[in-house]
Parts: sequence; C-alpha cells; structure tokens
Amino acid sequence: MSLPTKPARKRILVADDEPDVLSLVSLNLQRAGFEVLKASDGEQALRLAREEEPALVVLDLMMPGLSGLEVAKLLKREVQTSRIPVLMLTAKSEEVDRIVGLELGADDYVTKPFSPREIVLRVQSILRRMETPSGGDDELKVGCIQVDRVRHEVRIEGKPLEFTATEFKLLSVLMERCGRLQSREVLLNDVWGYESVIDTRTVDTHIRRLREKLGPAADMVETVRGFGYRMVAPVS
Amino acid sequence: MSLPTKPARKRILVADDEPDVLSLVSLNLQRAGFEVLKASDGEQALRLAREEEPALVVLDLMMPGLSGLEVAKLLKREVQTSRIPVLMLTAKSEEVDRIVGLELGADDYVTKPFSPREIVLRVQSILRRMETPSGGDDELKVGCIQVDRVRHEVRIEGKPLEFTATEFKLLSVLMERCGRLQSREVLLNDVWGYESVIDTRTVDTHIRRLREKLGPAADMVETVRGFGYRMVAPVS
DNA sequence: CTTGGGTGTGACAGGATTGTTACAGACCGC
DNA sequence: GCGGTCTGTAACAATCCTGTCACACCCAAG
Repeated sequence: MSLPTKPARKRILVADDEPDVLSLVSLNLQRAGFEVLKASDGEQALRLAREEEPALVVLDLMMPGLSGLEVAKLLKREVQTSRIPVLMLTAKSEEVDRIVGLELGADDYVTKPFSPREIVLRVQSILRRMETPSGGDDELKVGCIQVDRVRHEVRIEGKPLEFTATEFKLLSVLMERCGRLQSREVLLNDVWGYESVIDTRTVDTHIRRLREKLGPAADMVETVRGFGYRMVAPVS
Repeated sequence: MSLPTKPARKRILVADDEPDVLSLVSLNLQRAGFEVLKASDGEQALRLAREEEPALVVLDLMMPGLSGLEVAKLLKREVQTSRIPVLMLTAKSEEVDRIVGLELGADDYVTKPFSPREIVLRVQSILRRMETPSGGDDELKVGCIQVDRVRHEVRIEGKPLEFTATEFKLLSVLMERCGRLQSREVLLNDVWGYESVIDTRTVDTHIRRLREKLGPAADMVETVRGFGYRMVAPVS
C-alpha cells in the first residue's frame, strides 16, 4: 500500500537459509516497491546489515550457524542510535518462541507458512510505525471524523467507534485522499493489497458497512456513479 | 485518450496447447469483457505477443516446442520498455515450480485445475496492479469552467456540479481541444470508444444534456452546422 | 415563401450501476 | 473443537444512465 506520498525506495534485508522462502519473500517485497538484499545465512545477514544499513531486516529464526535470534541480538546491541527493525520468520508456532523472539529484539514475527501478502503488510506496518516518531501523518481528521492510526482508533464527534480491520483501512485510504475520486480498482489495490483477487462489488459492500457505522457522517462518503467513491468534507 | 476511468477494451493473449483449456479460458475472459487472442503453441504465442502487443498474456507452462517459461523469458527480455505482464498456468502444484515461474517473468500463476472465475480475477488483478496511478495534466480550465480529473469534479464559477460519466468525458474532450471543431465521428471515437456502434445523433443528445447542466456557460459549446461541435472561450 | 436537411427537445424503455440483505466459509480467541 | 465475528459473494431491488426515437424548430438555399 502506498500511502499519500510515495516514500523513497527502501532497502530491506531478507535472510533465510531455504532458497524457496528467500525467493518468495524477496520477490514479493520487490513487487511492493522495496529494494531487497538477500542473505542465505546468519553471518551474511549480519555483514549486510552492517554494511548496507537496510531500513528493515526480515530474519528466519532457524538458520544454521548464526540463528535469526542471535543476529537480532547482535544488531540490537550494536546499532544503538538508529536501530534497525526486525521481522522474524519462524516455523514454530509455539507461543514461547514468539515471546522470546519479541523480547530479543524482533519487532514483529510471522509464522510459517505465511502468505506473501502478509509479509509485505507486516513490513509496511513496521516501517510505518517507525516512521512516525511523534504525531506525523498518523492522525487524520476530516470534518467530525478522526482516525488515529497509531492507536488504531476512530472517533466520530469525539466518540470512539469500533471498526474492523478492513473497514479501518478503507476509511483511512478514503480520508487521506479526501476529495479525490477513488476507483474501486484503486481501493482494491490499496486496501486489500496488490495481489488481491476479489470482486469489485466487495468494495461496495464494505462502503455500505462503513456508512452504517459512520452514522450521521455517512454522507461524507460520496458515490460517484460509474467511477467509484470519494470522501468529502461536510458542507457545514 | 484514456481518462482516469474506464479503460479501452483490453486485449489478452491466451496460449495453451490443450484445446479445451484454451477455449475455457478464452471464453471466460471474453465474457468478462476482454478481447482475446488465441495461440495453441509457444511460437504462435510469441509471434502474436510481438505483433499485437496484448495487455496481458496467459501462458501454459508446459507446451510442446516453446514452453511458456521460455516465451515469458523471451518476452521479458525483448520488450523492456513496456513489459507485458504474464499469468502462468501450470499443472504442477509444487512450490518450486511456482517460484521458478515467478522469477522467470511471470507476474502470477494459477495451478490446474483452476476455476474459470479464478483466471478472470487474476487477470484483472494483474492489470490493476500494472495501471499507472499517476496520470499527469489533470486540470483543465476554460473560461469559468474547471475540470479536475483527479477529483473527478466540474466546477462552474467555482461551484461544483454533478455530471454523469459520459457527460464528463464529453466535456473533457471538448475542453482539451478548446477552439477546435470536433466532428460527431471524432467525438464518438474519443468519448464512446473506437468500436462504438452508436448513432451520431446520440452526440447531439448528450451535447444538449451538457448545455443544460452548464447553465450560463452553455454558450461555450458551439454548434457548427453540418460539421459538429466546438468549445470556445467566452468573449468576455 | 417554401422546402429540405440539420439540429434541439422531450419522452421512454432497456440496460447498467449501486444499495441492500442474506449467507456460507474463513478466521480467531478460548 | 467451539462459538462468535469478520468477509467475500450472490441475489434482488431500487435507482440512475443512456441510446434512440419522434417531432418541433431553425437555417440556408432556391
């Protein structure tokens, strides 16, 4: 998902000893617009991370030689100033592993088997999280609708409302492009992901659910017949 | 001309040596509104892809002679500037095959047996992904009429007005060729599409609807008796 | 003034698009 | 596993759009 302004191309380091997984992850990150560095073991990963200073590292937990855990630990210790975020891949789904992973410096984890899309989303999520140290563009406000991406919260006229994940993303995208027409295709791309294979009518259904929850602010989501939808500020 | 709206009918090349599969895929793509070119082997596929420059190619991985993989590789190498996206069909479901397919230039893959519906969705997904998000000059202004293609909005003397899809396109075309005479045939071509089978009188009707909505600016759409229409800047 | 082709106007039926509802399957926490 | 929630899809209804037609009107040429 490319948010309002296209960010500079970011470098991601991917480290996994299984060639298939390495390819799969790399490819999908590339398609999402990232520049990818590949490493097939822990030592290589550590070296590349030091030399190239990627924006994020995707590490397999289990690797011969230096494990992902150890790499993460070392990275965390060394580069104190601007720590590189870590996304951990793990074949084991036991809770223990997860917690250990997080404690030791991973910022998030994904258990195998994972969908390519999930990886990309997580990476983007972590980067977004890192990008905004203090109140960047993670606060959207249009009319009486407030969206807080950090807290993942929506308030209408100050009152917090419950939104599902999809609804939240859809609303966010519409709001950050307030006033501009969004075709169903664009919405599918940016809300559901670039590799989504779903019907455009699904957008309509979610728009309806959105309007339902928006209540009095439902009018702010306009239908542009034949083209798509658009969020508008209230006339007031 | 492609407004930020409905693209012209897109051509898809489908290549498979099994007649049944070829028919099935072609038929479903046609029903989804695509124009379909068929090829029953790799050589034919390559030739058609070069000559016809389809918007997307659906390739069977296994074909006698030139395999889908080889075709994809060749295509990828040749048309560097505007690469044609490839959807690969494969009978093998092994993960390795998939990754290999993707690395060698396919943008997505579907394993047999697949549902016709899935093919169509994937194709649409890939095309969606490929679409250039940023158009360029998207602001037109003539006299008191402003057309904003991004917001998909028309303003007269600053006030936003509602226009239907056809009206919007017609107005856009007239405005971007302001001052120049447009025959009904040209308008049919550029507003309705190159293969429209529509009476020229329809243009008149839409011109009328346009004038109606333009209100005070209706005079800016001139009739050139015997030839067509023309938009002019107000005398002021 | 008359005529004939070209254009404006209003109505309309069919089609396309969107709103709405229902539902089955996926997913998740327990 | 088991309930409950979330989601994508399908089906139907309501609405809007649109191409066409018939007819009125206008203009220019005779």
